[in-house]
Amino acid sequence: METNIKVPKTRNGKATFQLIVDTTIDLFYKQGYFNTKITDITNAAGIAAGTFYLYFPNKLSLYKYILMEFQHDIRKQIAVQVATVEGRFNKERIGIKTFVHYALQNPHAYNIIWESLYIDKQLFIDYYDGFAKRYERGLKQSIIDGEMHDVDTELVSYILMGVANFVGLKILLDLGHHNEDPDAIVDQVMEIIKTGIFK
Amino acid sequence: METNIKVPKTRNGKATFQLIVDTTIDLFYKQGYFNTKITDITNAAGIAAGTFYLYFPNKLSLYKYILMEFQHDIRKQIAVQVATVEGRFNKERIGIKTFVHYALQNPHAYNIIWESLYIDKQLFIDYYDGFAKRYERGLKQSIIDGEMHDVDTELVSYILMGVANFVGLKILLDLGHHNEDPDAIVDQVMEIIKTGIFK
DNA sequence: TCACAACATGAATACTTATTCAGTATTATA
DNA sequence: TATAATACTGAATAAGTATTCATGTTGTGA
Repeated sequence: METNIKVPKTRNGKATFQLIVDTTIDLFYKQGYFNTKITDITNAAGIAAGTFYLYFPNKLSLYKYILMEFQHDIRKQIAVQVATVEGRFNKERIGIKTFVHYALQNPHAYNIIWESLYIDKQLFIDYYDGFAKRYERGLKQSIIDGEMHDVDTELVSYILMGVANFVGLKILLDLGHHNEDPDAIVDQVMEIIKTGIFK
Repeated sequence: METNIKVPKTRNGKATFQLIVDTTIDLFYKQGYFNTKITDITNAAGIAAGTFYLYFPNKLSLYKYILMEFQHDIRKQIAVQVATVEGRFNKERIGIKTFVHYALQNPHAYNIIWESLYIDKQLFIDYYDGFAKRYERGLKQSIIDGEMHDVDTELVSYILMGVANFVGLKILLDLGHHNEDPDAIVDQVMEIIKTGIFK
C-alpha cells in the first residue's frame, strides 16, 4: 500500500493539509475510523473530494499520521512535566496526572489511539509496547535508587498503564456519573497504589 | 433499527444459527467488526447470502447477541470460581485469575468486547458500568467486614478492571514477548496490589 | 506581467456490499 | 403420505464510496 504523504509547500497548501487533519480527528472521534468516509471528511472540511488525494493516498495513511502526532505530543508532555519532579512516586503521580489531563483535554486522542487495535493490530502493539519500554527504564532506575520494591518492572509498567487508562476512561466517559476533579481522583489513585488495597 | 433475532425452531435451524454465530465470532476477532462483510460470514459458513437474514436483520444485531453471550459467560465463570473462596483478597485474586483465564481461552471475546467502544459507545459504557457496579457490591462488603481499607469502591473497581484488562492484554498480545504462566503473573500482580508499589 | 509550479475542483468511473424475494428443499406431524 | 411450517438458495436490485483526471485557479519569482 502507498503510505507516503505529500507535504504541502505553500502557506495555502499547509492550511488545507492541516484542515484535513483537524477535521478528520474530529470525525474519527465522533464517528470512528470505519464510519468516516473520505467524502465525510471533504464535506466537513468544505473542500472537493479530489483535494484529499493531493495530500493523502488513502484513509489509513492519514490515520497513521494522526496516531504518530498524538504519540509524540503525549510523550513530550509527560516528559516535560515529569522532568522537574523529584522521586519516583511523585514522577509516577505526575505522569499519570499528565496522562489523564491529556486525555481530558484531547478526548479524541484517547479514543483514536485505542481504535488502532481494530485498524491494524501491529500499530496497537507497537504503541503500547513502546510506551511500556519507556516506563520500564524509569522504574528500573527507581529500584536501583531504593525508592521502589524489587518488583517486575515490565509487569508494573502494564499495571500503571492499565490503571491510568481505565481511570482516564472512567473520567472521559463519565462512567459512574459522579466524577470530581480529575486531579483529586488521580491523587486518590496514587494513594491506593502506594498503600495497597488490602489490609 | 430492527433488532429482533429470529429464533430457529428445528434442530437444523438451530445448527445454522449457531454456525453463523461461531463463524462470525471468528471473523470479528480476526478481521474486526467493520472489515467483516455479511458475505464474508456466509461464505465462511458455507451458506447462501440470504440465509443470514433468516436469523439476523443486520450485522449489528448479531454483534449485540455475541456481546451479551460473552458478558453472560464471563460473569458466570467468575461468580462460580469466586463463590467457593474465602476472604476478599482471595476473591479478587481468583476473580482476576478467572478473568485472565477466560481471556486466554477466549481471545476473541476480549477483542470483540473492547470493539464495542467503536461500534456503539453506549454498549461499551453499559458493559463496563455494569461490571463495575457488580464489583463494587463485593468491595463494600469487604470494607464492612474489615478486610479492606476504607477506599473509594467505585475507583478501586475501575483500578482492578484496568489492571485485569491490561495484564490480560499483555498476555494476549504477548507484549514484551516473555510471558510466563498466566497464573504466576496474576499472583505477582496481586502481591503488588496488596503490598503497594512504592516504599 | 509572464510563466510555471502548486493547489483545487467535482463529474464520471468502477467497484464493493447490503438486502430482497421468488422459487426450491426439507422436516414434522396429523 | 399429504400438507403446512420451516429452512435455504442465489441471482438481481439498489445504494454507497473510493479514486481518477481533465480542467480551472492562485500565487510567486524573474
